[in-house]
Amino acid sequence: MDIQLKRGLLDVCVLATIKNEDSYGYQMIKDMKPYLDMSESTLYTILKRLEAAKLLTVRTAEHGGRLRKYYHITDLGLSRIEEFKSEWQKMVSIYQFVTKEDERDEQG
Amino acid sequence: MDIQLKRGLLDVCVLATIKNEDSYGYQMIKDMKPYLDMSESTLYTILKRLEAAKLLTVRTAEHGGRLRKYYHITDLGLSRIEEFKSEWQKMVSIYQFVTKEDERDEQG
DNA sequence: ACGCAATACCTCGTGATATGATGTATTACA
DNA sequence: TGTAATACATCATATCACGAGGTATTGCGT
Repeated sequence: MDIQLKRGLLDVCVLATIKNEDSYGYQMIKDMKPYLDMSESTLYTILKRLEAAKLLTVRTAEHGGRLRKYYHITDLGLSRIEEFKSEWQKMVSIYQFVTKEDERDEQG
Repeated sequence: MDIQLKRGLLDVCVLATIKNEDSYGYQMIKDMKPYLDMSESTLYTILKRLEAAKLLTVRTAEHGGRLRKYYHITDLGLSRIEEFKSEWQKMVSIYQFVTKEDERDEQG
């Protein structure tokens, strides 16, 4: 998928992944894979940024002798998703502008 | 509109603007305005990039004593728009992933 | 004649950010 | 014993949108 197109979805996709249940980096990558392929370095960078912006909080937990950092979405994070939903309408209108056929001699 | 979300649309929106008729920078900004607000520095940067990538060609013409650079979309440019159309499907599926409600106790 | 808006182009520096390369450390399994 | 999987992290690099600022002309009001 085109990198530029991806950019607008990365943050919000990460937030959506933990919307219903807290999760950790390694798992999130697997969950997003069918929709959006994200490298580890990209995800951890994003998680840092979202945490700094208070869109999510983090807690560390041990699991099978291994460290895991569980991320939890905040109210601010949830409202960020809502913002995305309303911006989507603009996206759709731009999509229509881009795919609009020339009216002169097209039929459909 | 969110900058990151915008990024994926800028190039393709510029191409769409000249799809049916050649145009020049100053006019293109006005045409895109209702859909996407783009600054002059952004547009001229993009036009240079699209020309280098052979997605459009340019010809200079005088109009009322003023110089204008008219841009014309190439076949490669048209196929770039077609690419965008197919990538849009992926966008929609990600949108659905992001806006999907928790199935536990929602009714919609 | 003068000033200002509009037209029409351009460059440069900056900040944001996605990603590959690379590193650390543990567990699971063949 | 070694390799894959799990799980985190940093750094350098490349791309790119955009504000600030610049040049030059036309058009219009006063």
